[in-house]
Amino acid sequence: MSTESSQRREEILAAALEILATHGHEALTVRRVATAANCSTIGVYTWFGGKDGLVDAILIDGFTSFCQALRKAKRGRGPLGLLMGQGRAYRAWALAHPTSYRVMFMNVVPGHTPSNQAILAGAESFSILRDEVETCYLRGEVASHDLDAVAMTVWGMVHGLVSIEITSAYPPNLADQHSLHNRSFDLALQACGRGLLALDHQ
Amino acid sequence: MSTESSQRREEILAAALEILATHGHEALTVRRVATAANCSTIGVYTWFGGKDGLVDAILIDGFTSFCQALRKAKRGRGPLGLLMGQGRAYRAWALAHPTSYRVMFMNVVPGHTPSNQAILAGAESFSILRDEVETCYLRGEVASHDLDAVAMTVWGMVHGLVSIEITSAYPPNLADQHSLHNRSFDLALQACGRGLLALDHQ
DNA sequence: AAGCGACCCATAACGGCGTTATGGGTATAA
DNA sequence: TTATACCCATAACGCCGTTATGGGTCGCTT
Repeated sequence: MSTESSQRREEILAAALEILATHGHEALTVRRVATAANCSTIGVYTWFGGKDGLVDAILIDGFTSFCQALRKAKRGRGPLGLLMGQGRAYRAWALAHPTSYRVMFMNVVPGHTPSNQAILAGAESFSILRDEVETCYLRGEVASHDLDAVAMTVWGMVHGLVSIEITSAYPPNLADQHSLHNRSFDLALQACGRGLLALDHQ
Repeated sequence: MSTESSQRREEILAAALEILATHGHEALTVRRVATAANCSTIGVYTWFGGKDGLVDAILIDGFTSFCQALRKAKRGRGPLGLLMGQGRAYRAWALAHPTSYRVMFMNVVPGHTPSNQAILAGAESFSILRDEVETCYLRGEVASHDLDAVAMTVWGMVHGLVSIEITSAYPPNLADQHSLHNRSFDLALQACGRGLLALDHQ
């Protein structure tokens, strides 16, 4: 395997990303990707070492795009404005790339466990949030010294709501779903922000 | 297929639950379950109609246990005490039954889409939370009329943190993981509770 | 120029998966 | 006794991820 990226490798990865985006992770089979990339299944093994490697490449590609979106997030109003802005950017990215989100954050590819490199790429997105929390803390907008726990709280809330939204079939009417999830997400950000401001100091 | 539950059916379901609990959803194959239940693969098709039906039965079994745990939750202190108690009960159940939780709430079984009956069983657990929110609202402990959004906020936060905790490999040290997730969950409940109390009225 | 590796890749196969066609039992009812 | 359900085992089908085999094509060495 050559060090510089090969054209064939890019073709396969592009085919995989397209299949994932348009047909979901269940359609992401080695045979189908290979066919879409005009080669045999062996190509996936030559350039990615197997399906795990291909999924890893998808993860890294996804986290790169995701981190960019977080960094470009617009600042919201009021205290914790940056954090709120990142929360909205998080959701916007997830709704724009639901099939990638499921692979990246919901572990939906059956046998796959991320490689160290993929885990590192994922950790970077968490550290963006973590840095943001620290900035807010230094501004006196967070009433807890436990910044890891604060970051995890925000992350968990946003991830929970987004993953429910992506998965959910409730309420059955699509417009109602959209409305409920919009209201819930705003309410959650607002309540969480207020709560983090108003916590008992410890 | 007879209407009353057959002994064979119970054996198969018990075998499936045991395999799921001890080896996770990846080990939940029709052949393996059938072998563990001392029958051929056909048994699963006779009594459950296929793997989907078996997973549905697992879901219903899981939601029954989960709802019981939510109903038996001990009331926490202070305002929103019932809600906080249910949040803790939610997490405790999930940590005690992580493989079931992944099947029930994280859609990890590849081709499976829940039947209407399974969806109904799941909706019941949400309605327990929703009722609790309404009670808190009537006590003046929630500063928003949008009770659906409040319930979804609480659900999303708890689900997000729990699913991260169940999946996560970070931080690498197990004791640190435990500690961080404990702190995060407490902080999140506290912050969310404060925030819901202190929201702008609308 | 000839020979030799190293690399890329297609064909075909293996074992495992969910599922099903076939057919053999068994138990109840006419 | 015969008929009719129902339950179930064997064996197969078409998927899946993976790999053994072998052919072709470069670039380097002698």
